[in-house]
Amino acid sequence: MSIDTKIDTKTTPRLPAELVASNVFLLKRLGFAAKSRSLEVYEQEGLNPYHYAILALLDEGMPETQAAIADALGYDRGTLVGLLDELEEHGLVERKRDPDDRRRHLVRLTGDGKQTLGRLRAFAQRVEEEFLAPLDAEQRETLHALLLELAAKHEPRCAPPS
Amino acid sequence: MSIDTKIDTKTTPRLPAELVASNVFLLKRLGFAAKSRSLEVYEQEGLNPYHYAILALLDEGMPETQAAIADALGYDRGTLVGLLDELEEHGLVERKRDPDDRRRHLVRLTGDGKQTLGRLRAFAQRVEEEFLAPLDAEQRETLHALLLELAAKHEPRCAPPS
DNA sequence: TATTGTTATACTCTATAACTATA
DNA sequence: TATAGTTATAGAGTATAACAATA
Repeated sequence: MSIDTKIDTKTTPRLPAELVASNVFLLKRLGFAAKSRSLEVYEQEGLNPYHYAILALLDEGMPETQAAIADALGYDRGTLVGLLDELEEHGLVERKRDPDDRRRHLVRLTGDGKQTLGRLRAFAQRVEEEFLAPLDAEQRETLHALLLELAAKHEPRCAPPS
Repeated sequence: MSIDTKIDTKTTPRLPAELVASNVFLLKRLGFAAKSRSLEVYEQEGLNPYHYAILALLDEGMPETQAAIADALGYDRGTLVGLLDELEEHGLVERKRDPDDRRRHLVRLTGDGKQTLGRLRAFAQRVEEEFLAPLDAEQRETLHALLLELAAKHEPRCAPPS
């Protein structure tokens, strides 16, 4: 072993090669970094990525029940209550009883909610652009196709509507 | 809107299309799934992926100080204390005072530690194989190259020793 | 005065299970 | 009896800062 390599490894603390060689390890680290960066950005609106996911879901169709929202996004139902409370405080969603089944709440976007969703979409694009900056358009497509294949197995909610 | 599409979206709760279209979103979800699965598997040895990373680092070279370990792996120094306590209780590592600087602890693998590291490597390979099952060897290489490019920016510790 | 390892603290996240009101 | 939403609680995970020993 030469002195040079010794100095290199001393000055630049480096992760073990066997970890860097692992796709699973890199996915964990990058996923964590992505989450952390997303939280930071959405906080400008006093919101977080979970709020964004809820607004995006509501924007896709008709009012949903809380159970349907939780199932679609993979959230715990107890957690969802708090997230909806926050969205309601901001005036971004409304809850009203389902007249057909008074146990249920129907949740829908307000006008303010739709506007805020637009801003959150811009945030999402900014994070996407910033995080994927090292890759060109073709590489991003390749990555997306590979991640989708993995997600089909590990996140069935991502599967296309058969 | 046809009745058929309505039924589809009702029966299969699905994530909003704009989220599924996002690389950042998929990285977050897959990273979380990978972490969760890893924790599950390493628990068979009463350990976790953080322990594995420490053992792998120690196996690469000479004894390291706790600060060097924390910096290399990106762990908080306070957190590392607890992890090393656990490894020491299992008899997998030893701490001894650095005679040159009695503030420091030099940490090194024991024989048992080396053996256990071998088993953890097998676990890691099993998780890798299971998690990446949907991809063939070439796709895994492609994915790895792309993730490495992202990691160079977001996880500098992954960078090759220039 | 600064640094190493340690400890204590508090804050976040998550999971669970009770509780209510309706069915 | 079962379900939708709510609330409370405890557990793990993480970050912060105070602390003792040593430099």
